[in-house]
Amino acid sequence: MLSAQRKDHLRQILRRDGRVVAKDVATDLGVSEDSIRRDLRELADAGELVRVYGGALPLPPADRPVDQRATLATESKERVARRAVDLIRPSSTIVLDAGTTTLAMTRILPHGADLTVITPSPAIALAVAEHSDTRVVIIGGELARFSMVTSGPLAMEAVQHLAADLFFLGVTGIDPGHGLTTGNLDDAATKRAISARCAQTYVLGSEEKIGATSRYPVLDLDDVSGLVVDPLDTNPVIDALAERVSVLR
Amino acid sequence: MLSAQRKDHLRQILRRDGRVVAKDVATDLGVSEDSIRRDLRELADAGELVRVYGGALPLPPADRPVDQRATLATESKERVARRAVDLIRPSSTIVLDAGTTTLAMTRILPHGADLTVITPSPAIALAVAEHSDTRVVIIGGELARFSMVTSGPLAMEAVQHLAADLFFLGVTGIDPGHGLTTGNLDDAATKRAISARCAQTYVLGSEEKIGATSRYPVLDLDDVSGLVVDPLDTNPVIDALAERVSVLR
DNA sequence: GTTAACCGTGCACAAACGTGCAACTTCGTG
DNA sequence: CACGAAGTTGCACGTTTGTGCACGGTTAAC
Repeated sequence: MLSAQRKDHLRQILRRDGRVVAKDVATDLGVSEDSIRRDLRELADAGELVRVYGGALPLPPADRPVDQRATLATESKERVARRAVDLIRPSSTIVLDAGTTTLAMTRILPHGADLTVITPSPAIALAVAEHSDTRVVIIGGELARFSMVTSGPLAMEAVQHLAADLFFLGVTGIDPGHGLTTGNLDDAATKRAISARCAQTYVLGSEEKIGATSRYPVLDLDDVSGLVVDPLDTNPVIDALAERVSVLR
Repeated sequence: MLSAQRKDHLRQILRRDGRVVAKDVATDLGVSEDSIRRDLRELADAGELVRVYGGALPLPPADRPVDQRATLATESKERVARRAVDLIRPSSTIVLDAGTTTLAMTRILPHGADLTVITPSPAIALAVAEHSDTRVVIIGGELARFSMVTSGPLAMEAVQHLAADLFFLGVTGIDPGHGLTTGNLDDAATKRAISARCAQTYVLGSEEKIGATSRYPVLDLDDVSGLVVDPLDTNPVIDALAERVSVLR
């Protein structure tokens, strides 16, 4: 095992789990804890993580380089993204909707997992291609300025030809009474069409969406496989939602 | 065992395993570690991999050719872009290929001209949507990592359903003898298919392309409506090209 | 306040490194 | 065919780098 490779491995664990436990990694890789500690120290010196007792944690947002901060999701969204990525099985085909939470997901997609990512968002497509080694397929169609995703008749037709295992759906409103809603009629239709072509649909529920309602209905809560929320979100609305749909935190 | 053969072998191992351990390869091939180290050093100098203690690793994503090309357009490219935009009539539908020259075009597209821009490049799509008020249509399909445009069977099918007035074609080689060439087979096919669906095709000829030849032929010079070049480019090859195709400068 | 886990440091050893050099091959030239 | 120039290869050398272990100090948890 090359030292540089070990560091890559540490970076990956940090992205995936949000933390690194020195002892576990040492046992895992079959090297001494000393080596892992040394690696962690060097990565900390390079400003890639913060050293803590027992292992390491990601940089707090304030310490990150500015170019990263510009596109950075909130910590809540990152936790939702991490929980969502956990649902992805190797060799599967997933659809990523547009949005900051899905953008956060693109940064922590597993490498070498033989994934195919389908998306109606050019921004997501570029991010996935940059950060991982998955196949990327773009759903063609007219680009809606409101949401920057392809929609309309061309997109609807393209969607009819696809099939996927998982759909990570982004909406702007998640409410026990009004269900899942978004701000654009065409988008709502596209989201519905995609959901119909996927075995499972999970809704990404970062904190500001919970309890909110937008103009156009997308789906009912019963129509989706589950709702992924921030494990640290204590909003009581989540409990109300849990009576209607499976909630993952 | 020839040095070139050894290097091929190293490239292959790197692709397969994601790493190269100098010692293992040396034992495997029955040559000294010195030779392997020398090869690795040369490959690293050529920018094909990164040298690390004990062997070598693939290039980090940020160093790959696609990103290198995403740099700012030169002044020459901007002059070509300006000349190309002059060809666009109001209320028309145009196809923009990927590339730095077309990216420069997106910044100077006329406002309020009722244009529709079709593109296989997510980066171009985003740029157009950001800088102008045209309708934007993305050609769906699998995203080729080499060029960051959609290509393959899905894209080919999508192309069959479109029709446009103007196609601004980007290639990597424009040569009087070899015609128009590019570095990827799938891309070449997509470009050909798009050209067939457009009333006119113009090739964007920024200075470094003139007289260059890439691996895969796209079209003959007679197959396009014209070649747009930098008005300040005095390369004599342009005169040779002018005998075969209409040159706009 | 005790205890166990974790830490940094110093150290010894091994592995990998670059460099210079000599032996060898290849190829062109006289 | 002889010759030398240029390139390649393996070896020897001293140096640098990575690794694991032992030690004593520090931290967190009960």
